[in-house]
Amino acid sequence: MIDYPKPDSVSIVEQSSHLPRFDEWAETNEGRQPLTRAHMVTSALELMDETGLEGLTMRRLADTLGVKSASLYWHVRDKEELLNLMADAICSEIRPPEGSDDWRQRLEALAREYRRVLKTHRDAALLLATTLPVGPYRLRLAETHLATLLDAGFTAEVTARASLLFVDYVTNFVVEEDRAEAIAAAFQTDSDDADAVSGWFAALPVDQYPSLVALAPLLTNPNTEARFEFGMTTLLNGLPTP
Amino acid sequence: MIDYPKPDSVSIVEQSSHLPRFDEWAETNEGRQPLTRAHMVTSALELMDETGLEGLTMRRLADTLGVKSASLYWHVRDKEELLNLMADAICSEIRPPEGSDDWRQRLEALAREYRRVLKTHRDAALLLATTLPVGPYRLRLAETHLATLLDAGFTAEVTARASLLFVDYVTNFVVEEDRAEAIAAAFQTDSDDADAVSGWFAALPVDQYPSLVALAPLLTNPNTEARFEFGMTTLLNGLPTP
DNA sequence: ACCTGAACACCGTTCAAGT
DNA sequence: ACCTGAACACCGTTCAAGT
Repeated sequence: MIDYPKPDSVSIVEQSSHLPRFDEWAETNEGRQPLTRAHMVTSALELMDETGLEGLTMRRLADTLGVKSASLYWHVRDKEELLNLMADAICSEIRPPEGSDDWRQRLEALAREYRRVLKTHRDAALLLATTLPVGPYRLRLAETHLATLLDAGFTAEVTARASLLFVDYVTNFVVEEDRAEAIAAAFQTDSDDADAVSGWFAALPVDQYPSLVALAPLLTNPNTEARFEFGMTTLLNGLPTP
Repeated sequence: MIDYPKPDSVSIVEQSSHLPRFDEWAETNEGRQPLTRAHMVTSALELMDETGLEGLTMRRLADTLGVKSASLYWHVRDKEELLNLMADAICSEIRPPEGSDDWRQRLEALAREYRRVLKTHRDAALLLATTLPVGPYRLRLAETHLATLLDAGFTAEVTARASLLFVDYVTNFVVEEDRAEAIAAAFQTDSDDADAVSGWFAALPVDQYPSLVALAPLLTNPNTEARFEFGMTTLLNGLPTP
């Protein structure tokens, strides 16, 4: 059912494998050069920036490319493959920060960089969260994490678990962060922009949800930066000593 | 755009608000009693058990209820509301474990219970992850978490952050857990059931991904129970002292 | 080699109309 | 009060056919 690509086909964003050449039909095609996978992926990312992941549609993508939707399936097996390529393209922007030889600082820097990249495209975090970690650049990220932890002297088992925990934390944090922003934006249209969501929590019945009511502003009004660091610190502090 | 229910409408799974009564048409309707929200929600959960969240469709749900899809919209504003009701119905199964007066043990027990409930329906974790925490039972869960942390002596700020971190951890853990199971099941059809996914990682180019290759079995072959506990312990250990 | 036309089998939702 | 018919505006994907 689920398509786990074979290892040798770890997909590259570049050209499709059967060398695309200008042939007898090229001159018939005149001005329009044929679609490439790379072009498809960049256009798909632009479209996602405008419409969000749920608005990214094979048909709409075809339109922006001046092509019929059926054509996309010559370049890509299905939508899932396209999404994988997009996810990998996003991860290709990650510049693994070198520097400190403290493993902790290396991990923190890597997490911040990963989060930064997740913020460069609308719904990037959601895309990464709903897509499988295949693709060379995503694998690179995982590799870097693992290597850092192994270097630090953690056991193989702790390394594997900590790495999964850590990457998932960042991804899901940004997913929630994005969602909160979207909700806030939706509310901001009417009334003053005092936090309407926190108002919603504050208006719950106090006798049933005393803590929820009391902490309403803290639960919603974000200070995202600090919250992100809090989670990261908690995770790193909680690890067994290497 | 996004519909945050007004606080006074915190939705109850029970009846719709305008008292449903047998009236002059009741006898015309003979055997079939009218749909109720409660019935819709239980049927929707059953359907999700069979087809997964992505197979849960307003049209299919209508079919299993012996009704046309348009009818559902008399009972429910839209699909999102139905999903919220389902999420809340699932959370209503949570029996907050009492007992220990150690906050840490209380939190651990609560997390295990929450995870247990997430496992009682296919894709429950995914549903909870993609749905907003409105609905009385979900709010109860949050309230319990917050109260426990406040009781333990954490500051309001740490309580808020730790609670979000903790609930999200459990939910997302189970999402990944479910996904891994689905993938494994998809692979299991062919070949022996030796872990094909770990084989995929193991077959990556060693020179590029040495750690990934070395840790392949640990990254995929789960021992989910232990991994869940590892993450929980890490989070709890990492918290500042109350 | 690459693209189109046309279809298939679906979606969520609305709304006038029925009972 | 509750349900249906019929439509609207979409989806992803396939496949024979065109150039």
